[in-house]
Amino acid sequence: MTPPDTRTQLLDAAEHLFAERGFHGASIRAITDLAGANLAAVGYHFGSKAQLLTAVVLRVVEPINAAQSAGLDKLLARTPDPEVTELVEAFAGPLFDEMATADEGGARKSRLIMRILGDPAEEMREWPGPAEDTVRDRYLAAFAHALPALSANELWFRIRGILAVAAVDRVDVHNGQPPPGRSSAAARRWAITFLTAAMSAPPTGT
Amino acid sequence: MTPPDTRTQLLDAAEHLFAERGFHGASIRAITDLAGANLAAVGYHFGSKAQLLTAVVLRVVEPINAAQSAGLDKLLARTPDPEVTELVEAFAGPLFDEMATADEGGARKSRLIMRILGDPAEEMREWPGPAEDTVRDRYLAAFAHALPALSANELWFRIRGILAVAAVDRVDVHNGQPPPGRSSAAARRWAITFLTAAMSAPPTGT
DNA sequence: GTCTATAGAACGATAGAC
DNA sequence: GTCTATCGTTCTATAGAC
Repeated sequence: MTPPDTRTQLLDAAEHLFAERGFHGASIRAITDLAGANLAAVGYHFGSKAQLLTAVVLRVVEPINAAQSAGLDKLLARTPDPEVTELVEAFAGPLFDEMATADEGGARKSRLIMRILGDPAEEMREWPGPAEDTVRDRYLAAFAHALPALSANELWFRIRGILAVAAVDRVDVHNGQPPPGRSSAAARRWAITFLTAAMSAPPTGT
Repeated sequence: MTPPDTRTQLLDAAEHLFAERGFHGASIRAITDLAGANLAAVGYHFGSKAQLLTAVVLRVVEPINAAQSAGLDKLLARTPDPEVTELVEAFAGPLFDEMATADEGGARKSRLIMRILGDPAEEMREWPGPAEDTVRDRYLAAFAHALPALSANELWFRIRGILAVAAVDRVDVHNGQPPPGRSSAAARRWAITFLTAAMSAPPTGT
C-alpha cells in the first residue's frame, strides 16, 4: 500500500474539482489544497492548469476507448455480423463500467464527460483525441452494416444519442444526489434495453 | 423595431457567453462588452452575476415548460390514453422547437441546458424551478399509464434519457460545428423515432 | 438609468531557496 | 521534488457623480 505520489493525487483532486465546478471554477489553489500538495506543484508536474486538464481527461477517456475497442474486436472475431444489441453493449457498456466504481467516482466521471461534451472552446480543444475518433468510426461502420436501411446522417444522430444517454447517467437533473432506487448495475442494463430499442428503430420516413 | 433595452441585451449576451464558456468562464466584463453596456449594468439590473444566470436560465426554460404543459393538456383533452409516440412528441418536441431558431441560437441554448444538467453545485442550485418539476411529474404519470409494465425507476431512467438526447442535440462531440447534414427539423424527427422506440421497449428483465 | 473609479479579493504563473 | 514569496493580472461588487 504505497501512498500515491503527488502527481496522482493532483490528478485525482483535479478530476474531482473539474467535474464538480468546471475548468474555470476549479482554481489551482483548490486543487493543490485537496491534493495535499503545494501551490507550485501543478506548474512543476503539468506545466499549466490547461495541461493538467488534458491529463485528467486522457486518464478518464483512455480506458473507456480501450474497452470499447477490445469489445468490438472480440465481437468481430466471433462473427462478421454482430447483432445491434451486441454492438450497443460493446459500445455503451464500457461507458457505464468505467463510471461505476461504486462510490461517487462514477458520477464524477460522468459529470466530467458531460462538461467536455458541452464545451465548444474551453481549454479542451487542443486535446489530441485520435484514439476515440478511430473507435467511433469503427463502430459507425459496424452499426451501418447491422442497420443498412439507415442513412449515414440518421445513424450518426443515433450514435450521439448513445453517448448522450451514457453521459447523463448518474448526473442528477436537479441536485447532486442520484435519483432514488438507482444502482449502476441496473442503470447499465436499463440503458442497454433503452438504446438497443432506439438503435433498432426503422429509419425515419420522409 | 424599437431597439432592445439594456436588460434584454444583457440577457442575450449572458445567454451566449454562459453557454459558450460556462458561468465562471464568462466574466461580467465580457458580458457587458458584448451587450454594449456598462460594467456596472449587471449589478444594477440583476444584483449579481449569479442572479443574472438564473434570469437567463428562466428565460430559456419557461417557454419550453409552457409548451410541454400545453402539449400534454391538448393530448389529454382528446383522449385519456395517449400513445407513447404522442407523449414523446409532446415532451421532446418543444425541446427541439425552442432550440431550433435556425441560427446558432439553438445550439447555444442546447449547450446552456447541458451545462445546467451537468452542474451539481454551480450558482444554479438556488433556482426555484417548481414549474418544470410539476410538468415532469405530469409526464411521468402519463408515461406510467401508457407503459404499465415498467417499474417507476426504469421509467424515470427513460425520461432522463429523453432529456439527455434532446440536450445533447446540436452540441457537437468534438468541436464547435454541428455534424454534417443536420437540419434541426430532421433532428427533431430522428429524435422522435429514436425516443419512441426507446420508450416503448419492454421492461428490462431481472 | 448610465457612467467612472476603485476597493478588495482571488487568480495563474514563476523565481529562487532548500 | 517541494516549498515560500510574490508579481502582474483579472475578477466581482459598489460607491458616488451625472
